[in-house]
Amino acid sequence: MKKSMDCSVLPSKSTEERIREAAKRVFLEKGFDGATSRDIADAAGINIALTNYYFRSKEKLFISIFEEMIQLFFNGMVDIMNKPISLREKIAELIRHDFQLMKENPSLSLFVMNEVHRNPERMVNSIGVMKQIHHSMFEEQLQQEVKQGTVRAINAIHLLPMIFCNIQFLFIGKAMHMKMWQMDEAGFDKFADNHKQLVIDMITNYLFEFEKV
Amino acid sequence: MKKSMDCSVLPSKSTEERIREAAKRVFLEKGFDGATSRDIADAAGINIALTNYYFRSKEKLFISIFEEMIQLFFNGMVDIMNKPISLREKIAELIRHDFQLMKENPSLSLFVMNEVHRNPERMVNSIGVMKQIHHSMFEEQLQQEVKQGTVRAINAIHLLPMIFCNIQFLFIGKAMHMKMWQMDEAGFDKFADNHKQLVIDMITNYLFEFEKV
DNA sequence: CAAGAATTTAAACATTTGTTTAAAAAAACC
DNA sequence: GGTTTTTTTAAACAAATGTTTAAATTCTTG
Repeated sequence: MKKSMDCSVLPSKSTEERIREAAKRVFLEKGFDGATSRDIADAAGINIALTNYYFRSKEKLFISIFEEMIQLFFNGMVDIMNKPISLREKIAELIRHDFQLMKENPSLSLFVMNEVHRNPERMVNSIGVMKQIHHSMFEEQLQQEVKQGTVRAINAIHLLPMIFCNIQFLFIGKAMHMKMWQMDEAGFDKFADNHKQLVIDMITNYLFEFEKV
Repeated sequence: MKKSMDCSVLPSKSTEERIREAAKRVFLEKGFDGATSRDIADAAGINIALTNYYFRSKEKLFISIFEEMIQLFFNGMVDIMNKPISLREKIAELIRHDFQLMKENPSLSLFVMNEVHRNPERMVNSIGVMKQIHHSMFEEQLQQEVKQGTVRAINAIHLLPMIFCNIQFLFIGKAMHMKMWQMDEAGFDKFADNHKQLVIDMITNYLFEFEKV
């Protein structure tokens, strides 16, 4: 049942990995309901029985991909939240990171939102990642600077959506925005890039430039 | 084929309307791919053949619902954009309207984003609504106030996403936010309501309170 | 009321879907 | 090299899905 245990040789791109990569592409594009086992097999260029040979079921394969996407979605974010840098720089970096993540995975956010909406129980397995957000240094750093008067009084639960909504909304609605403003891919890229800087300006402006007491 | 043409009596809730209402609920909750004809028939409490008797196909029924949702999504927005009120008040009203719309239709935004992403061609039939946004008074009012120096220099294509992303992102990610911050429905309502006011403050602050030349 | 039209129903239809089987091919092992 | 194990394949499976049929029921209308 198990494949070779010899770890001294680099495992040439295995069938399992090719299935994962194809499944990632297809699930991200079409969602769990819209993707068929045959879609994934075709995208991977393998026989349809192999998906179940390696992953036992479409559901199990999906969960494996979904959890990888949840990690991708949150891990970089948490890393930055724990960095020993000023709040101002931290927020700018969070936005820049989110932009880069969305640029490299344009349908990631829509995929996550959608699948969590359809089946919230799927997130229970990924509760650890979310705990990390609660236990990060972000909220206490924020409240510390609030106390010092260097930042406007606000809670992390309100600030974090403010930070992430702008970029993610752009990509969640990428198809709609492109239709609405008649942009092609290059046009959207330029638009999104400009928007990123505006958003950093707006949020830092709001947070740090205010009538201090 | 046609039902009674007598318009003098109010048409008791017709089967067609019951199907539409059920389809609306099911499609909004599960999307086109996730919803089955039998789901809709069950939700409407009617025989499964009736959906095709009245709408010819699942696709045609969906398109009918989708276009209604596009109208719901954009119409109120366009109305406010054309109101003869100050930009400051207009933006606040747009956000309040968006909040009310999302509160009454929590999965509307995710539904629209998702279905447009899956099949952008579906929006071509709804191009009229989007043209209305271009031809609204919003951009010219904005640029007029920019010229007067009462508002920060920005284009509508950047400002509009800024206005709508905050509230919509909250509801697009409602399930995720509820899991992440361990909120129940009532908790989320209160959270969203607080957030609305913060967002109005942030955006108007950014736009109108700046180092004027 | 009776004839015709519209609506509703149960059943069936052909495809598609996720999954399994059993045999073939390839790889690993002694 | 021959045996065993692992991987891959074609074919089939049952269940689900969108759709249609044809009969039954209800409504309309003269």
